[in-house]
Amino acid sequence: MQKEHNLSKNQKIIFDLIDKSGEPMKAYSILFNVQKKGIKAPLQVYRALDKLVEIGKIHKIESRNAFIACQNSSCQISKATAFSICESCEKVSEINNSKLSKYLSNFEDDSGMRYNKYNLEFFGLCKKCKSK
Amino acid sequence: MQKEHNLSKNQKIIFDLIDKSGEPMKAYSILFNVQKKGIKAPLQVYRALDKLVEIGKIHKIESRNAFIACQNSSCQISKATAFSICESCEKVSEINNSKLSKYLSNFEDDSGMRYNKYNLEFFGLCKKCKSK
DNA sequence: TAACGTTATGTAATAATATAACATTTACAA
DNA sequence: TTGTAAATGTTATATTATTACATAACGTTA
Repeated sequence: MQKEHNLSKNQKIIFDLIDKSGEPMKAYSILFNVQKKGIKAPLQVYRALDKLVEIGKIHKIESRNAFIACQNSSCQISKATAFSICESCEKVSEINNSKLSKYLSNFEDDSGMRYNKYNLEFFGLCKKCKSK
Repeated sequence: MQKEHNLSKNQKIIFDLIDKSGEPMKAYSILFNVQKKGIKAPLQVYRALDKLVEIGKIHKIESRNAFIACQNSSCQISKATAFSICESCEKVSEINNSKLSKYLSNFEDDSGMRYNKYNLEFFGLCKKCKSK
C-alpha cells in the first residue's frame, strides 16, 4: 500500500495550484499565484516543489523548467517518467504506457549497467497543431 | 552524406573546449574558460551553444543545464538522444544503442501519436561509485 | 565585383531560475 | 515533555538565459 503523504500547508497550496492548472507551471509563476496566500519568497516555492517531486505528486519537465501534477492516479512513478511535449503549443502530457515503462526500467546498456530511474521527453506536434 | 558544417570562430573555440573536456560543461564555466580567447559575454557563449546543439555537435543534458560533445562519430543523432548519468560523481555518457533508439524512434503512444524527437536521461550509480 | 540576404559577432542591460545561510516554528514519536 | 526531524520565514545572492540593438563577415548570384 502506498504511503499516505500528509502535505504541509505550503506543499498543499502549491500542489493544488499546479494540479488545478492541469499544465506545466514555472516556479515564479507559481510564486506569483500564491503570494496572496502568504507564500512570499522563491525559496518557499522551491522547497515545496522539491518535496512534491520527491514524493511523486508532481514531476519536473526538465526541458522546460516547469512542474506538472502527476497524472497517474497512484502517483507512484516518480522514478520512471515519460512525457510528450508539443513543440508548437507546449502542451505536455504524461505518457503512461506499461510496455514503454517496462522496456526502460529493464534496460541494460552495453556495459551491462542498469538504472534505477529515468526521464524521457518526446517532442512533436500535438493533434491540434498538426492539423493547422 | 552528412552535411559538413564549417564552424565559425566562436563556435569552434567553444566546441573544441567542450570536446576536449570530455564531460558536461556549464555555460558560465565555458565562458570563464574562453575569456582569454576574446569571448567576453554570456550571449556569445549561448549563441554558439545553440548552434552547436542545432547541428548535433553537442547535446544539452537537460537535468544538469550542461553541454557535452556528441560521442557518435557521425554526430547525426541530435533528435534522438540518450544519456546515463551517475547520481554520485555526475559522470555522463551518451548511450548509443540501436535497439533502444529504434524502439523509441518508432514509439507510438496510446493515441497513435508519433514523435520526431526525444531525449532520455537514465540515472543510477556508475561502476566506480557502485563499488565504493 | 557589387548588391543582397543570411549568419555571426559585439556589447550592455536585464530577466528568469535556483540556492545559501541563518533563525525560528511546528509536528510528532519516544 | 522533550528530543528530533520536518517545515517555515526572511534576506541576500548565485546561476542560468534572453532582449535589444548595432556592426561585421560570409556566401550567393546578377
